[in-house]
Amino acid sequence: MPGDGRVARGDATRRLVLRRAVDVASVDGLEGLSLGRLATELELSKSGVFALFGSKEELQLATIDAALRIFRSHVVTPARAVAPGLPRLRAVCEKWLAYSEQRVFPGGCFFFNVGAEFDARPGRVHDAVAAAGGSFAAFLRETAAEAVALGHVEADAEVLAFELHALGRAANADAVLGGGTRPYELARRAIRARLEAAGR
Amino acid sequence: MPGDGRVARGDATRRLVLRRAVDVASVDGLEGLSLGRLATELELSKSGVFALFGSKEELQLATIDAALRIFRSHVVTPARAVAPGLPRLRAVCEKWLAYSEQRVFPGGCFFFNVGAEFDARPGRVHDAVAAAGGSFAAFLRETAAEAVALGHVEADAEVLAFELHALGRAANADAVLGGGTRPYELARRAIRARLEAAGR
DNA sequence: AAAATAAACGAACGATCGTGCTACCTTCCT
DNA sequence: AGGAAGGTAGCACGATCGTTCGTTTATTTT
Repeated sequence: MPGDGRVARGDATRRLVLRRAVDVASVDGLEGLSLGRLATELELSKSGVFALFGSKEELQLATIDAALRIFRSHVVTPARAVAPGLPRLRAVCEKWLAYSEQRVFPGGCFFFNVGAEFDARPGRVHDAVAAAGGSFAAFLRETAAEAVALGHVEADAEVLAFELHALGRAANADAVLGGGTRPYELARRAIRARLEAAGR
Repeated sequence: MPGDGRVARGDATRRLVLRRAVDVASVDGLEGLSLGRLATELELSKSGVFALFGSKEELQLATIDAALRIFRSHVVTPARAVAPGLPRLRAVCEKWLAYSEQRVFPGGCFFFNVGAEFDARPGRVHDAVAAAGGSFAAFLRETAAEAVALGHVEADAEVLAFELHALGRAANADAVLGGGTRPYELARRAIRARLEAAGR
């Protein structure tokens, strides 16, 4: 197999580390990430892991980026494959709830956790987290706006998107903290009622 | 002034430490709390602070307790003073939003942050955080149920309480992470619409 | 084949973490 | 008055943190 050389091996290790890093961070936060812990769990040397990223902050930023890719592949991309308007709006809500409920990240929604962790701290990590969260909120807003523009629902698109986002995050928070699937049921009922009431 | 002795001084120092601890924890989390940092900032000895609580976990539990008292005094107690039913339901929502918006804790809602921090970790701190969050959720549910029972609103009380709680927490999350007061405006609009639509 | 490049390691650094132990000093109790 | 008790400080411990440095190993290039 050609190309199985230095660069390929480096990228493979990087992916290995990042896959573990997103799982660890979803439970213990981006500060709970430690070079030594990652190295031990993956049976690598601490300095080797460090050299891959150059600093802890770079590791945190790379972890956010990796998590964003996973999030998109589970929520945004599947939703984009659905017809615009109300169908896509329903799809993004359902995909998001499934993404949280199935624990794509063991600690629940990655961005919910790290968003709460870095919300009040300045720095590049905060900015990256805010940008990631903001980009999904924007997608949700656009999707809602499309549904309104197509006449599928009647509502203020910005408020509607805010409500749907709020319900999903609350379900994630309650379910991860308290256990059980009841919060997802409540969220689904609320979302269904909200979209039926606004629909025609 | 009699009684200004050992016990009184100990309690005073304890309160001093805890007041700082809740502020620190609301920004940097309960793990970000460190004995050394508290001691330095308050110009106490690290071992002195340590001796006050006996362990870091006890400090974390005491911090949760202190934050809970502050939360209750800003949200639950004022809401209880309002007439049961829809008025009280409106009051608890508004008091909660004001509590977040006015940054009673510098990092926004204390329990939102530490809830996200400890949601997926086992232990006594997790249990205390879950209990605190659960008790407010129960209060909200009871308040909504009262409003339903009194005929002030027509809805499933459990779903309604879940929705209102979700809107408040989403406003807190978005505002602290992204800045600005727009999230609070969106939440207030959604809450008003939700309670008017259900009211008669 | 030799030189250059990059991944990964091992050891050590200074700092900080939570936690003990000891001593001092003030207050309380008898 | 004197001993007990509690708040507080000082010091040291083992562990872990992020980081730096020099070396080894394996691939790529010349």
